[in-house]
Amino acid sequence: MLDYVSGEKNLVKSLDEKSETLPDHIGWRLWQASRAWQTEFAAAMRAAGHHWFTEARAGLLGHIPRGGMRQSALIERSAISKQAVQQLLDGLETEGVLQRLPDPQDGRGKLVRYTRKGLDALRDGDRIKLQIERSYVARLGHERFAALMGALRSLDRTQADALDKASGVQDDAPESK
Amino acid sequence: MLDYVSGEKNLVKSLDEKSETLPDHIGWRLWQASRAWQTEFAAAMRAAGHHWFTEARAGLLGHIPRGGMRQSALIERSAISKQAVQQLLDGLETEGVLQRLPDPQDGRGKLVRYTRKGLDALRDGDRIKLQIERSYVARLGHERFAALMGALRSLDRTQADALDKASGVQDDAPESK
DNA sequence: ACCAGTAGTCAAGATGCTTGACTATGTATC
DNA sequence: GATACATAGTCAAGCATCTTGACTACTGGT
Repeated sequence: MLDYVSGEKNLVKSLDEKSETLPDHIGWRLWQASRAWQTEFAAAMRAAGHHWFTEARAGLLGHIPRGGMRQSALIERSAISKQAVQQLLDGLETEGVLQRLPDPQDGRGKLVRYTRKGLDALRDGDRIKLQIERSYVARLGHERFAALMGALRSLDRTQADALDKASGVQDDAPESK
Repeated sequence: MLDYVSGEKNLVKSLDEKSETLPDHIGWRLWQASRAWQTEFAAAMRAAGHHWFTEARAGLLGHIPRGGMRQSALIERSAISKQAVQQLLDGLETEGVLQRLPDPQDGRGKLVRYTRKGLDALRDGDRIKLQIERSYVARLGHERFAALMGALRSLDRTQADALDKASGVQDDAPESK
């Protein structure tokens, strides 16, 4: 499977110089770390029997609290179009993970609720998250892991401010799209 | 089976009570931070005139050093199928960002090289990366930013070991390879 | 009753990835 | 050389995800 390593002398020679190093900036590192986590988590979820689990669906489910929520609120919270939300919900409903019920308070609205199957998946997801987190702590140590989480939380907290400033000062993104 | 339907009032109540708790685990934070960075970077690149720039293409370009490389090496390095790599390369070649030349050392192979347009984009990309990084440092402080980068690098460095262990010891997930 | 705004749906299409099947070339073996 | 297998790349089809545009149904203010 890894036999192609033996042919690397040709590769090195064919380039002007030896290969440059991979990127090492914050965006690349965040991307790689995020992908590694998601890949590991999705694999564990599917191994736990949740074959419907995909990363896109996970992204949406992450916005839905256990008590359920209005579909419109979900659309507002997630960063994607309402049609994309709907299609993801359609799939999750077909899989039996979620249910959509009419909102008794508003004839236009729908309430999104977890089914038992969905709640079971959430429970397994929590367990897997803790497992992965433990491995991260083992690799970094408690202190550095806490520093990592703290830094990421700080970035998230200051993100809204940064966006406000950007939309207030710049004019490259008119909101009337 | 549908017993949860009977608890409609509970649902409404739980919505009113603002039980909304967004996730706060390492995977979620990494995902949000990564998405925020990519969105900001892609927007800046397109604002700089590189309208062909997308996040998928960026992910591929990140693996291609300035001196170019064998297409087969790129396939090996990126985590996606050779057909996906090819389609991305097709698009980038059509956009004039890259060029594919026959490998003089191997009649089967192709060399992927940047055009001037591609090198210009890399240069702008480096500038934008530094800008974003500066804003991150401003939001976190030098020390916490360095800690963040260090932790992400450590995770990346220990990732290979973790995967080796997983594939060598466990036999859990027979996921289509 | 009217009408503007909101919630959700339907339809069509673009992008980014997948697997399967294929051609062309290199390499090892006899 | 001939043969057989491996490697590099391409072509085709399909699926998942996300987009925009057009639409229906309902709400609330006047």
